[in-house]
Amino acid sequence: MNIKEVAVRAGLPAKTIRYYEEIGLIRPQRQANGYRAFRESDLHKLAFLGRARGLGFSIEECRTLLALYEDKGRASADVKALAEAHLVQIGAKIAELEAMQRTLSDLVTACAGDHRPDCPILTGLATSGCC
Amino acid sequence: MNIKEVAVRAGLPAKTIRYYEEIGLIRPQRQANGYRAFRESDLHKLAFLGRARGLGFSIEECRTLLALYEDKGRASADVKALAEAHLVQIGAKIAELEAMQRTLSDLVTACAGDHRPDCPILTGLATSGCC
DNA sequence: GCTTGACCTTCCAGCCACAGGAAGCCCCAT
DNA sequence: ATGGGGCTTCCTGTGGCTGGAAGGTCAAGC
Repeated sequence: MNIKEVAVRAGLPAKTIRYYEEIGLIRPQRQANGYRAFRESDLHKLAFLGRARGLGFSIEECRTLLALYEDKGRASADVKALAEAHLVQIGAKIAELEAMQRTLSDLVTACAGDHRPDCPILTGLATSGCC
Repeated sequence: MNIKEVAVRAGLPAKTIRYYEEIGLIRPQRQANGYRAFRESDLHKLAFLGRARGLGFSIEECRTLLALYEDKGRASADVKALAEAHLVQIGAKIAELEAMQRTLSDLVTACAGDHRPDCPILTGLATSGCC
């Protein structure tokens, strides 16, 4: 398989696939002409990576997940620990965004949004009690 | 005021303040020795920027907000529109994270997390129906 | 006067996870 | 032979800083 077919089937841009090879996440073979030669197992790994990235795991976490996936003697506890740690990160990020959302929507609600210059959003940002 | 005092009072690292000058968000004067000389108005702007950044506005949005803040003839509608657009972005990001959270917590719940290798998290990532 | 140490300056590199684009090779169809 | 699409590598840029090196400046203490 050439890179474009793999890209379509894995749902990843070709650029990303080259990057993943560069950082050692995959090691596709090469054809005589220098083109990358992807096997089904490479495709499979790329799809795995795409889904892990889609769940917000970092590249290094993906590397670990992939290693665990290939290690048939792994303990599921290791995978679970990684996933739970990531869930905590996600929760923290959501909480942070929700705090922004609350503050900002309060300011937006208070703003008339007309042609006049008076704006509680700007005064809120200018005043220390905002966040 | 020298940079460190401003940094403490604005709650921003000195590095960030230098960066904000570099990209033209602030224009502090200079002392004879080359040190930056911050006025109260600079401090005020920096605090404004810190709060806007804390609400998740991008640097370019902050630039616009600052311009609106300084434009005494602004229409509050312009500020409100910017803030509302940003709220939409925040909402989208929260929704995305919540989708990750749902999928991942389902997988985590299904995983025994013991010494055995069987792991629904890994099979979920390896199987196309995951996300 | 001299040293010390805390400040300040500029400049350069690195972070993450790619994306864009240039320059050039390869392959197939016409 | 030519054209067009695919493939390759390499370099640069993104956002918003952060860390560090190399060197100038200032006030306090001896």
